[in-house]
Amino acid sequence: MSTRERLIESTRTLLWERGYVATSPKTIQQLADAGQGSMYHHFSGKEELARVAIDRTAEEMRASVGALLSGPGTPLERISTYLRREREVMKGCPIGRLTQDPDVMATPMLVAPVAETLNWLRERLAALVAEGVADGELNPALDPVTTAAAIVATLQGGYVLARAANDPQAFQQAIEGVLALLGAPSVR
Amino acid sequence: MSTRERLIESTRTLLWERGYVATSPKTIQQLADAGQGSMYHHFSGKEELARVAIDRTAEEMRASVGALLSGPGTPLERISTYLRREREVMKGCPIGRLTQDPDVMATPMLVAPVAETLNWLRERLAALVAEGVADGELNPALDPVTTAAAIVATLQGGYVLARAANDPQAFQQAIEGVLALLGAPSVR
DNA sequence: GTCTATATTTCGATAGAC
DNA sequence: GTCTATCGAAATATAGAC
Repeated sequence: MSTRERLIESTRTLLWERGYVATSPKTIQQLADAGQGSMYHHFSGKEELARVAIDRTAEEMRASVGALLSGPGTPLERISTYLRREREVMKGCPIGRLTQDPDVMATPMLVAPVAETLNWLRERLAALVAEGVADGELNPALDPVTTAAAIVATLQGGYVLARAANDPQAFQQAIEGVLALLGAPSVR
Repeated sequence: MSTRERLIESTRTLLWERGYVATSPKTIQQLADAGQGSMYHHFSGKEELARVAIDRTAEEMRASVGALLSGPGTPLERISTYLRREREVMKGCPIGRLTQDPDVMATPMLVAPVAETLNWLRERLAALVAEGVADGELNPALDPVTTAAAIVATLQGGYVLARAANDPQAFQQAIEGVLALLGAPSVR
């Protein structure tokens, strides 16, 4: 892997684990096994590097989530599959976490990909909920937009609960909680 | 207000707005209009001051939320009242936000009050859900523990969505989404 | 492209006078 | 209790040699 690649991947790792404010250029360089000069040769600074890293994480997420949500099964089955898929629960959402970083929120170049990804996810789920309602699989009284917001919020908030409780199970409980409310069959 | 009080209140404000890693002693002192010496006279350092600030925020939250959840109305009405109460949505949850701070999570003294508060909230809501189920107000198929986790997660995740979208409405949508799933009457 | 040297600020705290 | 001085380390770059 090229030095440039290692810098990007190291940044992705650190943004996920520690966020933007708490990640220093020095730490990135050490993890990437790259010198000071290399980093500033390839990128104008911490901000640009973070933007490239966030963009890549956002793209990967859209690709993998998009595939699951467009996969086989009924709308509710696809939503369940997505919500129950394996995750590094204790690490949290690599995109959602950035909304709690003051320096990310203060930097338009960094918020943009975060906003786009989360909004995309809500829209994608709203479309699926609408489909489920049209098919008669979901309660016809459900509003697709608010229901989708609740689903995404449960995911994001599930990470918060898991970290607070220091137990991934808290995340799973939140997920099973919404799924039950949606009328999905229990897994046990 | 005493200097000590101003230091605590300033820290509470900054922890809420920027988190722990991104808050420096210097900033706290400036906001509190206190000198270096004052801060280190009243507290051993940033960590102890943060602990006192977090404890106070946690206590206030338990008091106000506890009052709402023990207030008048049926279980579902009380849950709705709590979820729909006025909030500084764009600032997020002063307690939940701390779970995304790497230095808070690495410091047992600081995680403890966060963990206790969020766990308390889940238990409190689980008891209310159980009550609603027993009364026949809520779907008897609902599991109190997972349902409560989903409710708290929706709250916490709603803040994430609102910040990402730069729009408090995203939070409201998530809230109305779960409430509809719970069978609460729509507000409009 | 990568390295070393240097620079400016800030961080988080200590020391000691008043 | 509060103030000023000082400290060693880290943050975030820039400069210029190789």
